[in-house]
Amino acid sequence: MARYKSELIETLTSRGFLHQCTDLEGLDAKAAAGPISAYIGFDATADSLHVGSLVQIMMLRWIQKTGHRPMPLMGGGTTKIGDPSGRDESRKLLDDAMIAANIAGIRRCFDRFLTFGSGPTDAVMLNNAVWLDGLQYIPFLRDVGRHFTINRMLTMDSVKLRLEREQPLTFLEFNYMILQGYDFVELYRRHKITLQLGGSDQWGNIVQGVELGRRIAEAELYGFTCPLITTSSGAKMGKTAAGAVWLNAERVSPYDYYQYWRNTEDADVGRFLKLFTDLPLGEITRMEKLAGNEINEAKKILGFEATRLLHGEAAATEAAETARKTFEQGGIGENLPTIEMTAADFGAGIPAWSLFQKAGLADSNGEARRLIRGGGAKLNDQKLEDENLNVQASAAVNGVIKLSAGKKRHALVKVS
RNA sequence: GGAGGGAUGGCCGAGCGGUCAAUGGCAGCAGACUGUAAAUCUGCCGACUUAUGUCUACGAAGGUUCGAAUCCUUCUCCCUCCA
Repeated sequence: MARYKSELIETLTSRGFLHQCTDLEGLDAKAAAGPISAYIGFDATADSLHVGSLVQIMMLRWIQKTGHRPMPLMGGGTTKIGDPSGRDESRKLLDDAMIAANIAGIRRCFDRFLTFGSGPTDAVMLNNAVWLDGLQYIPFLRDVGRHFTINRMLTMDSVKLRLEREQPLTFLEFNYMILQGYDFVELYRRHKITLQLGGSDQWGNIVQGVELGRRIAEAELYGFTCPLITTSSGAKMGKTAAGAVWLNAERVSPYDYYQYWRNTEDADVGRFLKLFTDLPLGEITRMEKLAGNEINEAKKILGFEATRLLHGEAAATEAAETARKTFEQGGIGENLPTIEMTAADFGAGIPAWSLFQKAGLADSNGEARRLIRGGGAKLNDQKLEDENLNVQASAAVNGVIKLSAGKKRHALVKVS
Protein backbone atom coordinates (compact mmCIF):
# COMPACT_ATOMS: atom_id res chain seq x y z
CA MET A 1 0.00 0.00 0.00
CA ALA A 2 2.72 2.40 0.97
CA ARG A 3 4.08 4.31 -1.96
CA TYR A 4 7.17 5.40 -0.12
CA LYS A 5 9.96 3.55 1.60
CA SER A 6 10.19 5.78 4.64
CA GLU A 7 7.52 6.18 7.24
CA LEU A 8 8.27 9.88 7.32
CA ILE A 9 7.53 10.63 3.70
CA GLU A 10 4.64 8.21 3.58
CA THR A 11 3.07 9.98 6.51
CA LEU A 12 3.67 13.51 5.34
CA THR A 13 2.37 12.89 1.85
CA SER A 14 -0.67 10.88 2.84
CA ARG A 15 -1.73 13.44 5.41
CA GLY A 16 -1.54 16.31 2.95
CA PHE A 17 1.62 18.07 3.98
CA LEU A 18 3.43 17.91 0.66
CA HIS A 19 3.41 20.88 -1.62
CA GLN A 20 6.85 20.79 -3.21
CA CYS A 21 10.02 18.87 -2.56
CA THR A 22 13.45 19.34 -4.06
CA ASP A 23 14.01 15.61 -4.45
CA LEU A 24 11.27 13.46 -3.02
CA GLU A 25 12.78 10.09 -3.95
CA GLY A 26 16.20 11.05 -2.68
CA LEU A 27 14.76 12.28 0.57
CA ASP A 28 12.62 9.20 0.92
CA ALA A 29 15.64 6.92 0.50
CA LYS A 30 17.65 8.92 2.99
CA ALA A 31 14.89 8.92 5.57
CA ALA A 32 14.44 5.18 5.11
CA ALA A 33 18.16 4.61 5.65
CA GLY A 34 18.33 6.17 9.07
CA PRO A 35 17.39 9.08 11.28
CA ILE A 36 17.81 12.52 9.79
CA SER A 37 17.63 15.95 11.36
CA ALA A 38 15.21 18.49 9.96
CA TYR A 39 14.50 22.09 10.76
CA ILE A 40 11.95 24.80 10.23
CA GLY A 41 12.63 28.45 10.78
CA PHE A 42 10.28 30.56 12.86
CA ASP A 43 10.26 34.29 13.22
CA ALA A 44 10.48 35.69 16.70
CA THR A 45 8.05 38.51 16.02
CA ALA A 46 5.59 37.66 18.80
CA ASP A 47 5.74 35.86 22.11
CA SER A 48 3.49 33.09 20.91
CA LEU A 49 2.87 31.21 17.71
CA HIS A 50 -0.60 31.02 16.25
CA VAL A 51 -2.66 28.60 14.26
CA GLY A 52 -1.00 29.81 11.07
CA SER A 53 2.19 28.11 12.20
CA LEU A 54 0.51 24.95 13.33
CA VAL A 55 1.06 23.06 10.09
CA GLN A 56 4.77 23.61 10.44
CA ILE A 57 4.69 22.50 14.05
CA MET A 58 2.80 19.37 13.11
CA MET A 59 5.40 18.57 10.49
CA LEU A 60 8.09 18.71 13.14
CA ARG A 61 5.93 16.51 15.29
CA TRP A 62 5.73 13.89 12.58
CA ILE A 63 9.45 14.13 12.04
CA GLN A 64 9.88 13.10 15.63
CA LYS A 65 7.12 10.50 15.65
CA THR A 66 8.61 8.76 12.65
CA GLY A 67 11.99 8.45 14.27
CA HIS A 68 13.84 11.54 13.19
CA ARG A 69 15.07 14.65 14.89
CA PRO A 70 13.11 17.91 14.74
CA MET A 71 14.97 21.16 15.20
CA PRO A 72 12.91 24.31 15.47
CA LEU A 73 15.10 27.23 14.51
CA MET A 74 14.34 30.60 16.03
CA GLY A 75 15.11 33.50 13.78
CA GLY A 76 16.80 35.49 16.49
CA GLY A 77 19.13 36.94 13.90
CA THR A 78 16.90 37.11 10.86
CA THR A 79 14.05 38.63 12.81
CA LYS A 80 16.23 41.69 12.98
CA ILE A 81 15.89 41.90 9.22
CA GLY A 82 12.39 40.81 8.29
CA ASP A 83 11.32 38.42 5.58
CA PRO A 84 9.93 40.31 2.58
CA SER A 85 7.91 37.27 1.44
CA GLY A 86 4.26 37.96 1.04
CA ARG A 87 4.15 41.48 2.26
CA ASP A 88 4.29 44.91 0.77
CA GLU A 89 5.56 46.73 3.77
CA SER A 90 8.69 46.36 5.76
CA ARG A 91 8.39 44.82 9.15
CA LYS A 92 9.04 46.76 12.24
CA LEU A 93 12.44 45.99 13.61
CA LEU A 94 12.61 44.50 17.07
CA ASP A 95 15.33 44.91 19.63
CA ASP A 96 17.25 42.10 21.31
CA ALA A 97 15.29 42.09 24.56
CA MET A 98 11.96 41.73 22.79
CA ILE A 99 13.29 38.99 20.58
CA ALA A 100 14.61 37.09 23.58
CA ALA A 101 11.27 37.36 25.34
CA ASN A 102 9.47 36.22 22.21
CA ILE A 103 11.70 33.20 21.84
CA ALA A 104 10.99 32.18 25.42
CA GLY A 105 7.24 32.39 24.77
CA ILE A 106 7.45 30.41 21.58
CA ARG A 107 9.44 27.70 23.29
CA ARG A 108 6.45 27.08 25.54
CA CYS A 109 4.29 26.41 22.49
CA PHE A 110 6.77 23.86 21.19
CA ASP A 111 6.94 22.02 24.48
CA ARG A 112 3.42 20.83 23.84
CA PHE A 113 4.17 19.24 20.53
CA LEU A 114 7.74 18.03 20.73
CA THR A 115 9.93 16.20 23.17
CA PHE A 116 13.09 18.14 23.87
CA GLY A 117 16.28 16.62 25.16
CA SER A 118 19.60 15.25 24.06
CA GLY A 119 18.62 11.84 22.71
CA PRO A 120 18.99 11.04 19.00
CA THR A 121 15.41 11.99 18.16
CA ASP A 122 14.95 14.64 20.82
CA ALA A 123 14.20 18.13 19.64
CA VAL A 124 16.64 20.95 20.16
CA MET A 125 15.72 24.56 19.81
CA LEU A 126 18.27 26.57 17.88
CA ASN A 127 18.77 30.25 17.32
CA ASN A 128 20.42 31.64 14.24
CA ALA A 129 21.59 34.71 16.15
CA VAL A 130 24.37 32.41 17.38
CA TRP A 131 26.11 32.51 14.04
CA LEU A 132 24.51 35.52 12.37
CA ASP A 133 25.22 38.14 15.02
CA GLY A 134 28.97 37.77 14.81
CA LEU A 135 29.09 37.49 11.07
CA GLN A 136 31.88 39.41 9.39
CA TYR A 137 30.75 41.32 6.38
CA ILE A 138 33.71 41.01 4.04
CA PRO A 139 34.43 37.30 4.63
CA PHE A 140 30.74 36.60 4.34
CA LEU A 141 30.49 38.39 1.02
CA ARG A 142 33.49 36.51 -0.30
CA ASP A 143 32.43 33.07 0.88
CA VAL A 144 28.70 33.24 0.52
CA GLY A 145 27.79 36.34 -1.46
CA ARG A 146 29.65 35.11 -4.53
CA HIS A 147 27.19 32.26 -4.92
CA PHE A 148 24.16 34.46 -5.22
CA THR A 149 23.49 36.30 -8.43
CA ILE A 150 21.31 39.35 -8.44
CA ASN A 151 19.75 38.07 -11.64
CA ARG A 152 18.53 35.00 -9.83
CA MET A 153 17.42 36.84 -6.77
CA LEU A 154 15.33 39.22 -8.81
CA THR A 155 13.34 36.30 -10.12
CA MET A 156 12.38 35.09 -6.65
CA ASP A 157 8.72 35.69 -5.99
CA SER A 158 9.31 37.48 -2.73
CA VAL A 159 11.43 40.06 -4.52
CA LYS A 160 9.66 40.11 -7.85
CA LEU A 161 6.23 40.73 -6.42
CA ARG A 162 7.43 43.59 -4.32
CA LEU A 163 9.10 45.21 -7.31
CA GLU A 164 6.18 44.62 -9.61
CA ARG A 165 3.87 46.35 -7.21
CA GLU A 166 6.34 49.18 -7.05
CA GLN A 167 6.68 48.76 -3.34
CA PRO A 168 10.03 49.56 -1.83
CA LEU A 169 12.31 46.70 -0.93
CA THR A 170 15.27 47.71 1.15
CA PHE A 171 18.71 46.22 0.83
CA LEU A 172 18.28 45.01 4.37
CA GLU A 173 15.34 42.83 3.41
CA PHE A 174 16.94 41.85 0.16
CA ASN A 175 19.56 40.08 2.24
CA TYR A 176 17.06 37.94 4.07
CA MET A 177 17.12 35.07 1.62
CA ILE A 178 20.89 35.00 1.60
CA LEU A 179 20.97 34.67 5.34
CA GLN A 180 18.28 32.03 5.33
CA GLY A 181 20.24 30.08 2.77
CA TYR A 182 23.32 30.47 4.88
CA ASP A 183 21.41 29.22 7.93
CA PHE A 184 20.86 25.91 6.23
CA VAL A 185 24.57 25.48 5.59
CA GLU A 186 25.46 26.41 9.15
CA LEU A 187 22.89 23.96 10.47
CA TYR A 188 24.33 21.26 8.28
CA ARG A 189 27.81 21.97 9.54
CA ARG A 190 26.89 22.30 13.17
CA HIS A 191 24.10 19.76 13.58
CA LYS A 192 24.14 17.63 10.43
CA ILE A 193 20.73 18.91 9.49
CA THR A 194 19.92 17.86 5.95
CA LEU A 195 16.29 18.79 5.57
CA GLN A 196 14.49 22.08 5.73
CA LEU A 197 10.75 22.21 5.91
CA GLY A 198 8.57 25.25 5.53
CA GLY A 199 5.48 26.82 4.10
CA SER A 200 5.14 27.11 0.33
CA ASP A 201 6.04 30.79 0.55
CA GLN A 202 9.47 29.71 1.76
CA TRP A 203 10.24 27.63 -1.31
CA GLY A 204 12.54 30.16 -2.90
CA ASN A 205 14.50 30.70 0.29
CA ILE A 206 14.77 26.97 0.91
CA VAL A 207 16.04 26.22 -2.57
CA GLN A 208 18.70 28.87 -2.18
CA GLY A 209 19.86 27.10 0.94
CA VAL A 210 19.95 23.69 -0.71
CA GLU A 211 22.03 25.04 -3.58
CA LEU A 212 24.35 26.98 -1.35
CA GLY A 213 24.97 23.83 0.68
CA ARG A 214 25.92 21.91 -2.42
CA ARG A 215 28.31 24.63 -3.53
CA ILE A 216 30.18 25.49 -0.41
CA ALA A 217 29.80 22.41 1.77
CA GLU A 218 29.30 19.62 -0.75
CA ALA A 219 26.22 18.77 1.22
CA GLU A 220 23.24 16.89 -0.05
CA LEU A 221 20.39 18.94 1.35
CA TYR A 222 16.67 18.63 0.87
CA GLY A 223 13.80 21.06 0.95
CA PHE A 224 10.18 20.22 1.58
CA THR A 225 7.28 22.66 1.69
CA CYS A 226 3.69 22.30 2.76
CA PRO A 227 0.79 24.10 1.12
CA LEU A 228 -0.49 27.37 2.46
CA ILE A 229 -3.47 26.26 4.47
CA THR A 230 -6.64 28.23 3.90
CA THR A 231 -10.23 27.43 4.67
CA SER A 232 -12.44 26.30 1.82
CA SER A 233 -13.86 29.78 1.55
CA GLY A 234 -10.38 31.13 1.01
CA ALA A 235 -9.66 32.74 4.34
CA LYS A 236 -6.24 32.35 5.86
CA MET A 237 -6.05 30.07 8.85
CA GLY A 238 -6.05 31.50 12.28
CA LYS A 239 -7.84 34.79 11.84
CA THR A 240 -11.03 35.42 13.74
CA ALA A 241 -12.99 38.39 14.97
CA ALA A 242 -10.87 38.65 18.06
CA GLY A 243 -7.67 38.50 16.02
CA ALA A 244 -5.21 35.69 15.56
CA VAL A 245 -5.81 32.34 17.20
CA TRP A 246 -2.76 32.12 19.41
CA LEU A 247 -1.45 28.89 20.82
CA ASN A 248 -0.69 30.52 24.13
CA ALA A 249 -3.38 29.82 26.73
CA GLU A 250 -3.11 33.33 28.14
CA ARG A 251 -4.06 34.79 24.78
CA VAL A 252 -6.63 32.24 23.65
CA SER A 253 -8.28 30.06 26.24
CA PRO A 254 -8.59 26.30 25.70
CA TYR A 255 -12.35 26.78 25.39
CA ASP A 256 -11.97 29.38 22.62
CA TYR A 257 -9.40 27.19 20.95
CA TYR A 258 -11.78 24.27 21.04
CA GLN A 259 -14.54 26.46 19.61
CA TYR A 260 -12.27 27.64 16.83
CA TRP A 261 -11.89 24.09 15.58
CA ARG A 262 -15.44 23.10 16.41
CA ASN A 263 -16.61 25.78 13.96
CA THR A 264 -14.55 24.49 11.06
CA GLU A 265 -16.29 24.59 7.70
CA ASP A 266 -17.74 21.26 6.57
CA ALA A 267 -15.49 21.05 3.56
CA ASP A 268 -12.36 21.38 5.68
CA VAL A 269 -13.01 18.80 8.36
CA GLY A 270 -11.23 15.85 6.77
CA ARG A 271 -8.27 17.90 5.64
CA PHE A 272 -7.86 19.48 9.04
CA LEU A 273 -8.15 16.17 10.87
CA LYS A 274 -5.24 14.90 8.81
CA LEU A 275 -3.14 17.99 9.28
CA PHE A 276 -3.90 18.97 12.82
CA THR A 277 -4.50 15.75 14.73
CA ASP A 278 -2.62 12.50 15.24
CA LEU A 279 -5.64 10.34 14.50
CA PRO A 280 -5.00 7.38 12.20
CA LEU A 281 -5.93 7.96 8.58
CA GLY A 282 -8.42 5.12 8.57
CA GLU A 283 -10.48 6.75 11.25
CA ILE A 284 -10.35 10.08 9.48
CA THR A 285 -11.51 8.55 6.22
CA ARG A 286 -14.49 7.13 8.04
CA MET A 287 -15.36 10.49 9.55
CA GLU A 288 -15.01 12.28 6.25
CA LYS A 289 -17.91 10.25 4.93
CA LEU A 290 -20.27 11.74 7.47
CA ALA A 291 -22.73 14.07 5.83
CA GLY A 292 -25.18 16.73 6.89
CA ASN A 293 -25.79 17.00 10.58
CA GLU A 294 -23.54 14.06 11.38
CA ILE A 295 -20.41 15.88 10.38
CA ASN A 296 -20.75 17.80 13.61
CA GLU A 297 -19.51 14.69 15.39
CA ALA A 298 -16.33 14.87 13.35
CA LYS A 299 -15.97 18.53 14.22
CA LYS A 300 -16.22 17.74 17.90
CA ILE A 301 -13.46 15.20 17.53
CA LEU A 302 -11.36 17.71 15.63
CA GLY A 303 -11.93 20.28 18.36
CA PHE A 304 -11.12 17.82 21.10
CA GLU A 305 -8.03 16.38 19.47
CA ALA A 306 -6.60 19.73 18.48
CA THR A 307 -7.18 21.08 21.98
CA ARG A 308 -5.75 17.94 23.56
CA LEU A 309 -2.52 18.29 21.60
CA LEU A 310 -2.03 21.86 22.66
CA HIS A 311 -3.52 22.08 26.13
CA GLY A 312 -3.67 18.49 27.31
CA GLU A 313 -6.41 15.95 27.83
CA ALA A 314 -7.93 17.55 30.92
CA ALA A 315 -8.31 20.98 29.36
CA ALA A 316 -9.73 19.46 26.19
CA THR A 317 -12.30 17.45 28.10
CA GLU A 318 -13.28 20.51 30.07
CA ALA A 319 -13.60 22.64 26.94
CA ALA A 320 -15.70 20.01 25.20
CA GLU A 321 -17.90 19.68 28.25
CA THR A 322 -18.40 23.43 28.51
CA ALA A 323 -19.36 23.56 24.87
CA ARG A 324 -21.73 20.65 25.25
CA LYS A 325 -23.53 22.18 28.20
CA THR A 326 -23.71 25.57 26.58
CA PHE A 327 -24.86 24.56 23.15
CA GLU A 328 -26.59 21.25 23.51
CA GLN A 329 -28.32 21.79 26.80
CA GLY A 330 -28.62 25.53 26.69
CA GLY A 331 -27.25 25.46 30.20
CA ILE A 332 -24.28 27.04 31.79
CA GLY A 333 -20.81 25.79 31.04
CA GLU A 334 -18.26 26.33 33.74
CA ASN A 335 -15.51 27.47 31.43
CA LEU A 336 -17.27 30.40 29.86
CA PRO A 337 -15.61 33.78 30.30
CA THR A 338 -16.60 35.03 33.72
CA ILE A 339 -16.56 38.30 35.60
CA GLU A 340 -17.06 38.63 39.33
CA MET A 341 -19.32 41.22 40.92
CA THR A 342 -20.65 41.75 44.39
CA ALA A 343 -24.25 42.49 45.25
CA ALA A 344 -23.07 45.92 46.31
CA ASP A 345 -21.75 46.58 42.81
CA PHE A 346 -25.28 46.30 41.56
CA GLY A 347 -26.66 48.80 44.03
CA ALA A 348 -30.18 49.58 42.95
CA GLY A 349 -29.56 47.86 39.64
CA ILE A 350 -27.38 48.12 36.58
CA PRO A 351 -28.64 48.84 33.08
CA ALA A 352 -28.51 45.79 30.85
CA TRP A 353 -26.27 47.45 28.28
CA SER A 354 -23.71 48.26 30.94
CA LEU A 355 -23.60 44.67 32.09
CA PHE A 356 -22.87 43.45 28.57
CA GLN A 357 -20.07 45.93 28.25
CA LYS A 358 -18.57 44.93 31.58
CA ALA A 359 -18.76 41.24 30.73
CA GLY A 360 -16.72 41.86 27.61
CA LEU A 361 -19.44 40.99 25.15
CA ALA A 362 -19.37 44.52 23.75
CA ASP A 363 -16.43 46.87 23.35
CA SER A 364 -18.38 49.98 24.22
CA ASN A 365 -21.64 50.88 25.84
CA GLY A 366 -22.95 52.00 22.48
CA GLU A 367 -22.11 48.67 20.96
CA ALA A 368 -23.90 46.92 23.81
CA ARG A 369 -26.98 49.04 23.18
CA ARG A 370 -26.92 48.25 19.50
CA LEU A 371 -26.57 44.58 20.24
CA ILE A 372 -29.65 44.63 22.43
CA ARG A 373 -31.62 46.78 19.99
CA GLY A 374 -30.72 44.40 17.21
CA GLY A 375 -32.27 41.57 19.16
CA GLY A 376 -29.04 39.63 19.62
CA ALA A 377 -28.73 39.82 23.37
CA LYS A 378 -30.00 37.37 25.95
CA LEU A 379 -29.99 37.45 29.72
CA ASN A 380 -30.37 34.04 31.34
CA ASP A 381 -31.45 32.78 27.91
CA GLN A 382 -34.26 35.30 27.70
CA LYS A 383 -34.17 37.72 24.81
CA LEU A 384 -33.68 41.28 25.99
CA GLU A 385 -36.18 43.73 24.60
CA ASP A 386 -35.15 46.80 26.54
CA GLU A 387 -31.57 47.98 26.52
CA ASN A 388 -32.20 50.01 29.67
CA LEU A 389 -33.61 47.10 31.62
CA ASN A 390 -32.54 47.50 35.20
CA VAL A 391 -30.74 44.35 36.26
CA GLN A 392 -30.67 43.61 39.96
CA ALA A 393 -28.33 41.31 41.80
CA SER A 394 -31.35 39.11 42.36
CA ALA A 395 -31.39 38.25 38.66
CA ALA A 396 -28.67 35.74 39.44
CA VAL A 397 -29.65 32.09 39.36
CA ASN A 398 -27.47 30.09 41.71
CA GLY A 399 -25.25 33.12 41.99
CA VAL A 400 -24.73 33.43 38.25
CA ILE A 401 -26.19 35.61 35.53
CA LYS A 402 -25.68 34.24 32.04
CA LEU A 403 -25.31 36.77 29.25
CA SER A 404 -25.35 35.87 25.58
CA ALA A 405 -24.47 37.88 22.52
CA GLY A 406 -25.81 35.92 19.62
CA LYS A 407 -25.76 32.16 19.71
CA LYS A 408 -22.11 31.60 20.23
CA ARG A 409 -20.72 34.24 22.52
CA HIS A 410 -21.57 33.81 26.17
CA ALA A 411 -20.28 35.19 29.43
CA LEU A 412 -21.11 34.69 33.07
CA VAL A 413 -21.48 37.25 35.82
CA LYS A 414 -20.84 35.68 39.22
CA VAL A 415 -22.59 37.58 41.95
CA SER A 416 -21.35 37.27 45.49
C1' G B 1 19.72 69.28 -5.81
C1' G B 2 15.13 70.41 -9.23
C1' A B 3 9.82 69.35 -10.70
C1' G B 4 5.38 67.10 -9.59
C1' G B 5 1.86 63.65 -6.77
C1' G B 6 0.09 61.79 -2.22
C1' A B 7 -1.16 61.07 3.41
C1' U B 8 -9.13 60.18 4.96
C1' G B 9 -12.43 55.67 9.98
C1' G B 10 -9.52 48.09 11.10
C1' C B 11 -8.16 47.85 5.57
C1' C B 12 -9.13 49.67 0.47
C1' G B 13 -11.09 54.01 -1.39
C1' A B 14 -14.63 58.53 -2.56
C1' G B 15 -15.24 63.51 -1.00
C1' C B 16 -12.29 68.91 -2.64
C1' G B 17 -15.84 75.58 1.70
C1' G B 18 -21.57 74.51 4.63
C1' U B 19 -26.69 69.60 3.93
C1' C B 20 -19.71 65.38 6.43
C1' A B 21 -19.23 61.27 11.93
C1' A B 22 -17.70 61.62 6.21
C1' U B 23 -20.52 57.63 -0.43
C1' G B 24 -18.79 52.63 -1.80
C1' G B 25 -16.35 48.01 -1.06
C1' C B 26 -13.90 44.49 2.29
C1' A B 27 -13.57 42.88 7.23
C1' G B 28 -16.54 42.65 11.76
C1' C B 29 -21.19 42.11 14.87
C1' A B 30 -26.36 40.74 15.13
C1' G B 31 -31.08 38.74 12.88
C1' A B 32 -33.49 35.17 9.33
C1' C B 33 -32.53 30.22 7.09
C1' U B 34 -29.64 25.91 9.12
C1' G B 35 -26.40 21.74 11.77
C1' U B 36 -22.43 25.98 16.93
C1' A B 37 -21.05 24.75 8.86
C1' A B 38 -20.98 27.24 4.07
C1' A B 39 -23.79 30.24 0.72
C1' U B 40 -27.78 33.83 0.65
C1' C B 41 -30.93 37.83 2.42
C1' U B 42 -31.75 41.87 6.32
C1' G B 43 -30.05 45.32 10.05
C1' C B 44 -25.91 47.54 12.63
C1' C B 45 -21.01 49.19 12.32
C1' G B 46 -16.39 56.64 16.34
C1' A B 47 -17.22 57.62 21.82
C1' C B 48 -20.46 59.41 25.65
C1' U B 49 -26.62 56.36 30.62
C1' U B 50 -29.31 57.76 23.60
C1' A B 51 -29.47 63.65 23.83
C1' U B 52 -33.52 67.29 16.77
C1' G B 53 -27.21 66.95 22.51
C1' U B 54 -21.85 66.84 23.51
C1' C B 55 -17.02 65.33 22.36
C1' U B 56 -13.17 63.22 19.36
C1' A B 57 -11.72 62.31 14.17
C1' C B 58 -9.89 63.17 7.60
C1' G B 59 -0.61 63.02 8.59
C1' A B 60 1.25 67.42 12.50
C1' A B 61 1.09 72.60 13.87
C1' G B 62 -0.72 77.27 12.83
C1' G B 63 -3.91 80.65 9.79
C1' U B 64 -8.18 82.57 6.52
C1' U B 65 -13.61 82.22 7.18
C1' C B 66 -19.90 83.03 10.37
C1' G B 67 -18.33 77.92 8.92
C1' A B 68 -12.61 73.73 6.69
C1' A B 69 -11.48 66.74 5.44
C1' U B 70 -12.02 70.51 1.67
C1' C B 71 -8.51 77.21 0.97
C1' C B 72 -3.40 79.35 2.75
C1' U B 73 1.52 78.73 5.48
C1' U B 74 5.12 75.72 7.80
C1' C B 75 6.62 70.83 9.22
C1' U B 76 6.87 65.25 8.94
C1' C B 77 6.62 60.93 6.07
C1' C B 78 5.86 58.38 1.29
C1' C B 79 5.86 57.96 -4.12
C1' U B 80 7.07 59.39 -9.36
C1' C B 81 10.07 61.97 -12.91
C1' C B 82 14.56 64.96 -14.05
C1' A B 83 19.89 65.81 -12.46
